[in-house]
Amino acid sequence: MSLDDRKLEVLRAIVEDYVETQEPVGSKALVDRHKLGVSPATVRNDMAVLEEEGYIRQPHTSAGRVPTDAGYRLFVDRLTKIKPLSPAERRAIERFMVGAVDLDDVVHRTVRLLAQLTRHVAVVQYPSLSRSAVRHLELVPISTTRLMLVMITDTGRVEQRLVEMPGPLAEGDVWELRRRVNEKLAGQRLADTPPLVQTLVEECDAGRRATMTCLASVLLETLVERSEERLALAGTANLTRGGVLDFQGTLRPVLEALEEEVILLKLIGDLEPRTTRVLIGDENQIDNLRSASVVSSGYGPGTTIVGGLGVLGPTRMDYPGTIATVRAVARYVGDLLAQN
Amino acid sequence: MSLDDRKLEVLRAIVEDYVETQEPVGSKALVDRHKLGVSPATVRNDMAVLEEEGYIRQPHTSAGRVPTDAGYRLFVDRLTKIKPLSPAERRAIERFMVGAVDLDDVVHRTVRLLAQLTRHVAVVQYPSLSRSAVRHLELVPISTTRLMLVMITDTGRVEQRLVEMPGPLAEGDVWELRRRVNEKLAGQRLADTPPLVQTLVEECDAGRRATMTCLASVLLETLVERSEERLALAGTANLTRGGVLDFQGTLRPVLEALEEEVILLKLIGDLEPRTTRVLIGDENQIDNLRSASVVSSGYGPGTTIVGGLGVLGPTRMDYPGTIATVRAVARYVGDLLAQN
DNA sequence: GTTGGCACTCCTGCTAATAGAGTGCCAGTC
DNA sequence: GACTGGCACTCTATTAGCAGGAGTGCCAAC
Repeated sequence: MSLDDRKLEVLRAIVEDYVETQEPVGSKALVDRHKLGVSPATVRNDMAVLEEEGYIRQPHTSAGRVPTDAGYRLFVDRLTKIKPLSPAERRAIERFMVGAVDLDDVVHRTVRLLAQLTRHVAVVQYPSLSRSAVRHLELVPISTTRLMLVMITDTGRVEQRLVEMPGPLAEGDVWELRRRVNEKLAGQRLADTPPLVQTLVEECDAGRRATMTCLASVLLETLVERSEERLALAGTANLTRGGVLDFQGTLRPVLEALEEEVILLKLIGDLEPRTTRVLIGDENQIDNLRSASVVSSGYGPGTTIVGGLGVLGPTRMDYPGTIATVRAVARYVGDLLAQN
Repeated sequence: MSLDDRKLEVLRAIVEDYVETQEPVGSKALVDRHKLGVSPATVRNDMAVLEEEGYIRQPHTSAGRVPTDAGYRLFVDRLTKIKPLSPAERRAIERFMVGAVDLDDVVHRTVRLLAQLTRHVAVVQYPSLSRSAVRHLELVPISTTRLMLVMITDTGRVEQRLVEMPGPLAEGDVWELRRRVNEKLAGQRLADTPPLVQTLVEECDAGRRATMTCLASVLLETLVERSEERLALAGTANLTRGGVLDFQGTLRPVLEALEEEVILLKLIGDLEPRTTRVLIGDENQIDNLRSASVVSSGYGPGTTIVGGLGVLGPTRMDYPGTIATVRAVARYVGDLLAQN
């Protein structure tokens, strides 16, 4: 059974009204609010078909219809024209972001901005380590047998780590280590570094071998295993908009999910460049979030991606608006990073 | 009107029962559950007095009594013996914290641990900049006119900042700047640095003056103004325990408050060394949190304080247990920092 | 000072009745 | 064949009324 244009129009109307009013929408109300040019009875017939196809459902007999996840999906895929942001919104973004002093600040501002504009929970991933390149490695003597290793990446991120040395080091040793390490690794993408670290040890003369081995193992941890990604979160209070109606009665599972970095990373990870992804309801594969939708986008200078960002809200959300905002913010942040 | 011992005992019983059952407690239930050695009628008389004094109240006539904020206050001040942590809890703390690799990790583990043990929302303040000392300042050339300034403190915290130079710098210049800056500032408490930065500029010869001025202004920002404190948060899902009953129906105001760093800092800031502070209900002076209590404690190596930590929950919370846990965790983290 | 008794209040839960919204279906119309 | 108006039907939400119960305050007695 194919859906003709009018049925699609009915679906769109249902989604739009439901998103706005938060109440099941009936045939009469539909024809009143949208000029469909047909009678309620006709709409009812269309609704029956849409329901049979699984795009809408009735909470109970004799209630209006509510879109299903599949209905939202169809709406997003075929019925959504992304509206460009209003000039006011564009200005809001710029006003909000201008004056950011460092990476931390950029990320924090971005996440608050997203939460504020979309009125949903916002998540921003810090520029991922594995996709950045090493800008500089610094070794700072803390005591004679301890070094602080500081790595600075081209996205402005800084990681530090304490290194215990096997024996005491002289000032000159530190100098030499620093030179060698930077010579080999500076400018390299983190993902490419492990074999280089290996050669670093091999090229060492016996006298410095032990020290370098020690340093290398911490380097590897910092560079690779510790690609542990950082996240910023904002706007959790927005979950309470719409009362207890969204999220089937309790915020608990949602709040729990939001505390798991792994889950959040899954939600906004693995994105295609320059596209915005929408996960509706249990498409996100996470049990606690089956009544939530996620709109996410990768960001980075040019067409590369160094991280993801997105928002999470009830499946009953304003998709066109949210998509437009997420996309715009992602672009803006990308451009911002490109400038550095 | 003074409260004799039995009346205090009645108050204690009311608080304990109410915290446990979450329901107003009546005179009959009280004598059943606690061996007070008197009849319900007597308890009723005591209750009438306690109510008149403002320590308990009735949600409505013919309901049991509920403690007021003042009642909790009295309970905490005069009726609470801090129970030492069980060995199991002690072990839990150690097991949880062991293997923390850096400051970030310590803070994150601590905040999750606190949330898990107390079953409330936990907040941990990163070791405050202004109370730490400079361990090392590093200058990393990014381009000929740009430097990355990295500051490492004795609590392991690292701050970075980009500095735009007035003109191109040679390798030797950077070297010289680094030497001077560290000579002057390393080892100093951040709070004491501003005048030193000033002399740093003054001692400069004319050739380097402009550069140093530029660097100094960023230094001041980083060292002082940017004492902007960082925070970690965990356990927001715990707010939903106890259903909608706590927090008078909606989590909204609480979630909103938790997003404001300023508010959180106020809650866990300004603590006396080695003490645990309890703020009950609107004692915290924050409108959104009038139905919440905060138990907080300063932490740091020895008797100094480098930051605060604490938990936030409904006024109806297990004060003795929470206080004990917060105190124990604060001590543990302090000891951990002392080891470095 | 303490206690038992008793009338009173107010919440809670249950049932029944009503109003309203929305549907599905059918027969009629264009 | 598609659309429409009408109508019976179903289910929810709301309201009122009523009984049960918990808990109190007060009083008189110990």
